[in-house]
Amino acid sequence: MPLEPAANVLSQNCPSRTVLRHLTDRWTPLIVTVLANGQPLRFKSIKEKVEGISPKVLTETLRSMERDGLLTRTATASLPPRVDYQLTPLGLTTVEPIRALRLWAENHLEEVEANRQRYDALVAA
Amino acid sequence: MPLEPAANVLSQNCPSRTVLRHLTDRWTPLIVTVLANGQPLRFKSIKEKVEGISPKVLTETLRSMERDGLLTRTATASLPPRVDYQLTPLGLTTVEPIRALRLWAENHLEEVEANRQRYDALVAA
DNA sequence: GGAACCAATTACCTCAAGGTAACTAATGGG
DNA sequence: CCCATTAGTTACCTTGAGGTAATTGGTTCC
Repeated sequence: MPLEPAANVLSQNCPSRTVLRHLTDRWTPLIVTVLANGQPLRFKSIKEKVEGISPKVLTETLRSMERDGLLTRTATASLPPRVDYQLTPLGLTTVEPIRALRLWAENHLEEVEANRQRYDALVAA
Repeated sequence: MPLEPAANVLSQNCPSRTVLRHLTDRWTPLIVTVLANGQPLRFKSIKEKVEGISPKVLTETLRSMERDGLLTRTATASLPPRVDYQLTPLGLTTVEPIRALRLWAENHLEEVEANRQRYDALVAA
C-alpha cells in the first residue's frame, strides 16, 4: 500500500484546493453555522436563518455539500412536502474550524474597520 | 458608553459578513499560510510559494489585507527594489483558524472525493 | 374556484473576481 | 548596447458565482 502523497493547498494542482474553496464558498460557512448543533433543519427554516440567500443558491449550495458528504437530505412526501437537512459526522467536523473563523470575523469587526479608516485616510493624503 | 450590538454574520446587513468574505477570499488563506510563522517575506517569494497566483491578484490581495490591518508592507528603495510583507499581531490571530480550515481540506480530501464518486454514481443511475 | 403552502426548478441576466499579457522604473552586469 | 532583476501597473478579457423572477405540483383551507 503506497503512502498517499500529502495534500498541499499551496500546490497548483492539488485537489485539496477545491475542497478548501468549497468550504469557503460564500454561503457554506453560514449554512454550517445554522446546522452546527447537529439537529436537522428544513429548507425553509435554513432560508430564514441565513438572511438574504435566494432559494436557487440555497439549493445549489446544499446539493454541493450533500455531494461532498457534509450533510444529508431527507425528503418526506407529506403535504406540504418536507425536506430536512442535517450535518453528517464528517460535516460536524467542519463546525469547529468554521466557528473559529466566524467568531474571528464577528469579534474583530471593529478593529478591522478602524484599520480601514486609518489606511484610507493615509492613502487619500 | 453604549454596548456595541453584537456582530452576527447571519444578519443580512451585518458588516462582519464582509470581514468573513475577505478572510475566505480565494487567495487570502494561502497567503496567510505562507506568512504564518511571523517572518517577513518578499513579494517574489510569496508569489513562488503560492503557486499559480498572478502578480496582479497578489498585489490586490496584499493591499486588501494591508488595509484591513492583517499585514504590513515595507518597501526598501534598494536595487533591485525590495518589498517585505509581514503579518501584524492582528494578522497572526487569523493563523490558527485558517490553519484549522486548511488542515481540514488537506486531511479530508480523500473522504470528500469518495463521497463525490458515490453521489455521482447514484445520480447517474 | 381560487389562494396558500413548501421545496424546489428554469431561464435569464449581471457583475465583479480573477486571469492574461504587455509594459514600466531604476540600475548593475556582460 | 542590451539584458536581467524586482515589484509592480495597465488595459483588456473571461468566466462563473450568484441574483431575479416566474413557474411547477399536489393538497388542503376558505
